[in-house]
Formats: sequence, structure tokens, C-alpha cells
Amino acid sequence: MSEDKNQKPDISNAEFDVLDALWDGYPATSADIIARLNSRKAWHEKTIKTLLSRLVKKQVISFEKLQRQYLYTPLIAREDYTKKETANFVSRMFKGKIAPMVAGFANQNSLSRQDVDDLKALIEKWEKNND
Amino acid sequence: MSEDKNQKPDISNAEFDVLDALWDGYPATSADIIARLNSRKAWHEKTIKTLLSRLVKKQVISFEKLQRQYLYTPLIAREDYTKKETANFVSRMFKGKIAPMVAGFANQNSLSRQDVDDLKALIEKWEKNND
DNA sequence: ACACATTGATTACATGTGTAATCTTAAATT
DNA sequence: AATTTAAGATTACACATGTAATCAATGTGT
Repeated sequence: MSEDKNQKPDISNAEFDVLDALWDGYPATSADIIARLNSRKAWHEKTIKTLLSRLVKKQVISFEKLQRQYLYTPLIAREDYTKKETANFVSRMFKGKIAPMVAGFANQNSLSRQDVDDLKALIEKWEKNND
Repeated sequence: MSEDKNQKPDISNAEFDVLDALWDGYPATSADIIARLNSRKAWHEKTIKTLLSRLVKKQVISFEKLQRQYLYTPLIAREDYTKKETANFVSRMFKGKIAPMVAGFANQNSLSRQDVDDLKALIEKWEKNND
């Protein structure tokens, strides 16, 4: 076995926004990413390129040369990432229990009819599989 | 109105662990906090004191002098904090929708019978109030 | 009363992060 | 072919963060 077996790349907030834009469609050039982010963030082009470089160095994304540009591709799936982060978050904030988290949401009135229906569907599916 | 109306103190991860320990019982002295954290974290006493100082400076906790020691007290409630952080998290990771987050949890098999029952209770309560 | 212990305050220091500007080099234009 | 662009690489720089060690002052024990 090698040491450092499971180092967490630790994606920063700004880096996440860039990765998120990449997840919206890839492979993509830096120009693509910059265009996507321009609507949401007031970032300088240089800033976004720096963040892309850092993501590459952290091995969160990769690239392939296309002429003089790079075509970036995520190395981790959004689902995998969000799942892991959610587990971390719920673990830290709610001792790993999901219901209290939803409860906070609920009595904050952030829960919509649609959300509730979605949750009910989820629960039904879970019960079908786990009874 | 004053500028800087709603600055987010931005509690770091290490700081959160200290605050979390304080939430477990307050007011508390640094010795109390250190004792509580010793079981979980391998932190030097000095480190914990630094973190307490930073939390004070950030106005996340306050203290009252008791002889030569300080009695620390949180200035924000755990519930308020977790609620806000949850909203942020769900917003960033799941476009604000809670169901997909629970879904990720579900098919990761982190969802227990108890969790599901809790969620069902929650939903019932929500429907009672919002129909 | 005085030395000691212990507390919070101050200082330290490497690495991470946000946010770019400048440098290099290869491709595009004229 | 020479010049201009423009893309990624390198450098910058202040503030945040993790992780303490040292300093100063005030209670405490003898």
C-alpha cells in the first residue's frame, strides 16, 4: 500500500463554483466556463483560469490539448461529490441524522409542496426496497 | 443604516468544533472546553485557546470574567446556525432543493428505519400546517 | 510577601484561498 | 515572414486557517 491513500483534494468554495460550471457541460474550454460563470459571478477571466489550474493540480479535473486551448473534463462526478459532501455535512452538523436537517428546513418554511411530494416518493421507494 | 449590515462571521472548521463543544454546555471555561474536546480531537490546549480567542474576536461567542478565568457563552444558537448553514449548503449543492439531498443519502444506504420514520412524522406535521 | 502556576494576550509561521497581473509561447492575421 | 493575439504558466499578494509557542499579568500556595 502507498501512504496518503485517500487524500481529500479539498475543493475550495471558489473552485467549486468553477467545477460546478464545468459539470454543466463538458468537455469545455476555459472560454466556455468563463461564459457560463459570467452570468453568475463577477470574476475576472484570469481568476477563473487560476481556479481551473488549481483544480487540475488537485486532480479534480483533467484536460486534453486542442490546438492551443485545453478541453477540461471533471474527474469526479457531481453526484459522487455531493453525496460525500452531504454525508460530511450531516455528520458534522446533525450527528449524521438527516431528519433534523430536514426539520430545520421545514420550520424555516423553505419546504414547498413539491419538496414534500418528492420526499414522500423517496420514502415510498425506500420502503419498497427496505422492508 | 450602517454599511456592512450582515457580515457573515465565517466560522472555520476548527472554530466550529470548539463552538460545538461550547454549545454542549455553557457558560464554560476554556478548561471545560478543552476537557470536552480532548476525547474527540488531538488538539493542544493552546490551539483551543487560540480558537476561542478567534471566536470572541469574530463575535461568535462572548465571555465574562470569573476571577482570572473567562466564562464563555455562545452568541448564536446552534439551531440558528445549523439552519442557516443548511440553507447555504442545499442552495449550493442542490440548487436549494432538499429532496435530491435526501435522495443522495437514501441510495447511499445511510438512511435508517428511524430516519424514515422521523421524516414521515415531519411530513405529516408539515401537511397539517400547510394544507 | 514572594515565588509559582496558570490564564488569557500576543506572536509565529506554513499553507490555503480569493483575486488577479505579468510572462511565455504558439497560433492567427496581415 | 513578421506581428499581434490570446491561452496557459508563473508570480503576486493580502487575508484566512491550522497549529502552536512565548509573553505578561494576576491569583494562589507557602
